[in-house]
Amino acid sequence: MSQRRPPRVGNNLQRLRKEKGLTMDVLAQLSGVSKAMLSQIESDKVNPTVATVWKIAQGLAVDIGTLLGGSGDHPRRFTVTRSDRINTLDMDEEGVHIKTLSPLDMVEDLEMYLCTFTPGGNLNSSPHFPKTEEFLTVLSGKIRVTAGDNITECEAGDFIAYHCDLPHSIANIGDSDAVVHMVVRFNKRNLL
Amino acid sequence: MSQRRPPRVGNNLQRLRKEKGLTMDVLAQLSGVSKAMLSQIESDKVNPTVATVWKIAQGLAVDIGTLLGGSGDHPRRFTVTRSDRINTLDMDEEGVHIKTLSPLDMVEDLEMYLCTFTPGGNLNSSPHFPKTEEFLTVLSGKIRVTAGDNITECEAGDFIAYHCDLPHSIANIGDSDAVVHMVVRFNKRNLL
DNA sequence: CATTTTTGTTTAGTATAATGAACAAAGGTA
DNA sequence: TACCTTTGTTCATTATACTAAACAAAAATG
Repeated sequence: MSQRRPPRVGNNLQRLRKEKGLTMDVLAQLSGVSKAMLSQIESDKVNPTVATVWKIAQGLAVDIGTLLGGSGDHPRRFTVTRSDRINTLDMDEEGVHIKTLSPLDMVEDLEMYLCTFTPGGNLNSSPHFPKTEEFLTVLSGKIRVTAGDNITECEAGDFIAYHCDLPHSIANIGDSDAVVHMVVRFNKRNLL
Repeated sequence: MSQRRPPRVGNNLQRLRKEKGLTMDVLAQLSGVSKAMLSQIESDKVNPTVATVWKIAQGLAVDIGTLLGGSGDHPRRFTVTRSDRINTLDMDEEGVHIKTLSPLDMVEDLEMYLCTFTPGGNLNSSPHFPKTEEFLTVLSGKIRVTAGDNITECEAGDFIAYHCDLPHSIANIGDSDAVVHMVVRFNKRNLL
């Protein structure tokens, strides 16, 4: 999501530059940005252009978001969600039980589920936002995964990864319960 | 990782603005950037300042990286890794078997493992890079998770999330095998 | 110590980002 | 048609990002 205050490139730049043991002079050569500019940016005396920041990022061999977004310090998390406190969504008609492992507010672009399919159970999903990916680990049973034109049948221990901005579905094609661990990774850009 | 060419903000801006059904005038009010500037940026006639781009991102209620990085189209993936092709790492002395579900080159900042702990098995990890997080789903058995000062004991069905830029460990404290699904989410900034 | 080298800051000049206002072009309504 | 409204572009001016060169302050070398 979008940050609260305008990015302070200065601190990030200095940190990254020091981390890589670069002097302003060599970074100036590497990036094509004048040493003077680097100095002024690090001391937040100017309001650099995106082109300039991009060139610096190239010189540092980092993503441009690293220079802009990185806040330096961050809070640390340690949360436990007990089995009996985990939200369960029962879709009896489809023969699917979904446990939402990760609270929605936990990570902005990651969600995790534990899905149990009764024999014949089927989970159909509409297309998600562009670039969204799903990662499945089959824990038990036998399933068929469909995503767009692709289709595959998998058993316990198999791992499937696919982009899911097309209609996709998971079906239990065995004669016992199938359990699947599912990770959905959204693209931040599309969360509003 | 870092892009090849300097960001063309123009296309992204126009796309996002149209998507939200905004006119240049109202976006100018929302963002505090003049309508004229918006026009010039959209037609790539200028080289905007990060402060300006940030204000526009605020007005659009999107992340600044969305305006800069977004490439629009993307390739779609559908890969299956069969159980017998999955790499297994045996650490017999610690009593841990790790199956690397996600090939390393698959997602730049996500890794997934299936870990089996024999009774007494223990997995100690050095601190990862800042902001790295781990998400555990206990599939069977009873484990103790330690991260920095935090410690907890969990059983099948529980879910644990924690930042792991401090030393951390997972130990099987039950008398049967424990199986844990682990998701590690790195921070792009630190991948080089 | 004096002297050179290395690293970062400040200054002066130029290129250009950003603005408000005027302008143009396309609908909408009578 | 004429007339207004809405949306985007162009113009003239101001503010400032960016550069090269001069400067300062250490650190290294003799």
